[in-house]
Amino acid sequence: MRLQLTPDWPSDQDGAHRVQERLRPLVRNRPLPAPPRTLAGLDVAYEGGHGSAEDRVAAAVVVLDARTLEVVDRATAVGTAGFPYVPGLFAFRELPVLVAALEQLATTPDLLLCDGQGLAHPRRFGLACHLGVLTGLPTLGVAKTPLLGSWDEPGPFRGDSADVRDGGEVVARMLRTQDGVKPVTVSTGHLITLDDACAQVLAAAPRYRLPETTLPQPSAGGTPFADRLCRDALAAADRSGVPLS
DNA sequence: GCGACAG
DNA sequence: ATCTTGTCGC
Repeated sequence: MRLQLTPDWPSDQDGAHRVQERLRPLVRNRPLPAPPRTLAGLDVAYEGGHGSAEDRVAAAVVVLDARTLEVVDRATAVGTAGFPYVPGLFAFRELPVLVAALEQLATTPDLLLCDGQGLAHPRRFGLACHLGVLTGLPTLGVAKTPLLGSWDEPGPFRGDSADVRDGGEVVARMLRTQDGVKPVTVSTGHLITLDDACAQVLAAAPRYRLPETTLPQPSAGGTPFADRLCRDALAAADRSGVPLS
């Protein structure tokens, strides 16, 4: 798929805030038009990883058949973060390399599962919203920890959930994807509802806490996960001295 | 003012 | 994110 970063890509925090404020009104939330046939899981690995703009990054995209969760496509890209880590602006570190990886894809996924927040963001425009606007595809955010908001403890079983509220508004849902595990934070990105987002995350995580695409464990049964892929891409780039973009 | 803060 | 041993629990 052919993609393009916005022309006014920011170089500082004020510029980044302006980009978020400008793009936020473009987000649309509605039910998915049809059950997605393919899901793409996205992840980024860091080297250095201390939050500086110079950190080396590698992105991986794994596209799965939504029904069988089998891999149908994959892509990776390496580069430099180019932006320091600031809570609320972390999309500016990951978007360039994620877009580069998405461009390598032979197929166009029906839904993008992003590692981080969507709506549950100080300016209501987390990574998942941003990537949705850039791609025009349905997106959702699955985060391992919330960025903001308050909620009640969800029930103990898989599928139990509790709304996350911030400023009187429901911005996410704490969702238990397996019995007894710590809940994940699910929020809408673009072209999806919170109900649909939670249903998709639950369906994509039949075995572990995180979706099959984002599992931070070595592939147990030969299933490649985005996290594993991008680490390998970073290591391969180091070995051959590939120039950073 | 103080603390918290996706990856 | 990343650095990392042992350890608690099913």
